[in-house]
Amino acid sequence: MTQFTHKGSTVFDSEFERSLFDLRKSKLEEIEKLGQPAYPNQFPASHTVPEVRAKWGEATAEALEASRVTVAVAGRIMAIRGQGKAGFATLQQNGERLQIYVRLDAVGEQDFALYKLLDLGDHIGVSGYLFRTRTGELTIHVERLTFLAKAMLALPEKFHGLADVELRYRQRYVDLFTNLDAREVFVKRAKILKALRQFFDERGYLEVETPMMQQIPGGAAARPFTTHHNALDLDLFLRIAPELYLKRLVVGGFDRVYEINRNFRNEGVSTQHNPEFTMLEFYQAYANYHDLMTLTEELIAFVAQEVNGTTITNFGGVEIDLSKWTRLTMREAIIKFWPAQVADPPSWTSFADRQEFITCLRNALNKINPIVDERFEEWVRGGQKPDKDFRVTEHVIFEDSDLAELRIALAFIVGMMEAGKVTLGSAIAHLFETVSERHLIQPTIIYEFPTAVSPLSKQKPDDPEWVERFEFFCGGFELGNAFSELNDPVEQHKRFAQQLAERDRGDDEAHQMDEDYVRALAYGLPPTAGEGIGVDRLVMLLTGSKSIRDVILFPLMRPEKQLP
RNA sequence: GAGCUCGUAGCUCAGUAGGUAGAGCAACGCCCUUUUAAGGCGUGGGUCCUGGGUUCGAGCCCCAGCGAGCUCACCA
Repeated sequence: MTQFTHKGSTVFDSEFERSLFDLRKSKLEEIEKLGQPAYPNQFPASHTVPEVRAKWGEATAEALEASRVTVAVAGRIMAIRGQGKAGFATLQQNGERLQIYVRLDAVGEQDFALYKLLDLGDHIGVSGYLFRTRTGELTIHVERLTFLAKAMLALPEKFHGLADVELRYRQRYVDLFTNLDAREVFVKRAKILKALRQFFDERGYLEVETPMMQQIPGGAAARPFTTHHNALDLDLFLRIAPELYLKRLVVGGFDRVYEINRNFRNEGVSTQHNPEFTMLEFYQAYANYHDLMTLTEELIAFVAQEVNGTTITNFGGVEIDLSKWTRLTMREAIIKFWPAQVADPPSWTSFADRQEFITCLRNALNKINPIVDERFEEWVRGGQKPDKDFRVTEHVIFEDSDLAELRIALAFIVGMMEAGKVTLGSAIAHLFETVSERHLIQPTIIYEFPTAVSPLSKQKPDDPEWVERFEFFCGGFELGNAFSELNDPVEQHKRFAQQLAERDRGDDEAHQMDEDYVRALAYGLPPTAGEGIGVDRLVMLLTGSKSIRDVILFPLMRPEKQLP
């Protein structure tokens, strides 16, 4: 404890805090002199604050006076108001508040001396009887006061709470008891997890846990984190997805499995990405992607109803009805959201012909801006990413920034294709993301994906260039991804080999070869459909949180200070 | 990784035209036995994110760095 007060300690931010800490320590000594331990180890409460509110929240002053209800309650002091030889304080417990009234002639000299030594943030226990004040507030008329623990640091400003976003994330423990809205998000998050489990448990799915440390990080296109096992002298990767293990379990005879756990992807952070995030994945034998579309619609509506009591959620000022879904193929979605007033969309046949697709996009580029720009052309030919000057210039030229974005994206796609750096399939997927994704505010299922970007999905029987896969979107971002699982070991081996070729071309997120997974398939995977849902994003949607960091208790932050 | 914005007391925020820093809450002392963003009187509290530069003089202007938010990129 003495270490705390040394200068240079990381605990204190200032001289103010250090002196406050010392002051609180001397108050603790005073409290001990009153016969109360500084750090007692229990308090026998008769009710929690929420229980008191639930039971007597509506009781009238007369009823309380007649029955003289006695309670013992513990909580943290969130407001304290002296009143000479009496005083009020507000206790908070489990996110709810209850006022207490302490007066000298009711508690006696000793307990009143204790009351005077209390500070904001302290934990206390009280016993007494319920009554209503003149203004009608339910209050405990305290008869005995028990000290429980001291706050040695100053609480944030009581009216605004902790407002600094950075501090809220870094010191979530303060955020949670000062901003009850923040607390509510995480209570709701727990309810969402519970509802998800209920949904799958009721349908005969088995909850399982598969390795987070993997030797071959597979099941998604992402860069992994690396780690090392000392005793085995083995490099390992934190998983980017549980997918390949869950399908091994289906091979093993668990027809319906689900896992809710963390994935780790070594990528940037944004309002929709945190390097570690929670993923729900589930697999169902004897089903295909159409079955999962229906299941997904039921699941999302069910969870919303369980958690919010309604399927309507408000996100970014827009009302989203999670019971009303639209289904579009990827190709339909590109054409639907294409700015047709400016240029013709890609023709249907161009989706199957690389050269025709390039020609279509070239034509569109020329219509969007017929002015020849040397730098632009050079850039298109090179298939390079835009530099900042270029982007800024584009924004000046185009009044409509969406069009400017579209032009850049088209140029990038055309450039990459002409340079032979990208397949037709991934160009189409890229075009979809550029043109359509931001418009998918209301619940939408996008199905039929290019085979080239779906190394683990089963092809459409009548068209091997496309797979039985869908993603679903709400609020303008992707929530989940599902497909009929590829269960032909020969085809799977071929796809992995193609991914290896992509890797050789410089795509370090292309899938790696997993021989054991192919072997598992060789034992026979029944026809199976599987799906992954980003739980954090689902929580965002159902709590109206615009940033993923608002639904993750301790989001990743850069270190605040240089560590010695 | 890029652009924009922000960083002032423990917290929430002002800070004019470049003239050496303020309020409320919190803290400390006193008064107050039904208050509730209690109130009244008084007191203390600052590396103005860090380091340079311009200037007679910088919280303010310039450069670099650190941290954060948003947007984009990466990425589902």
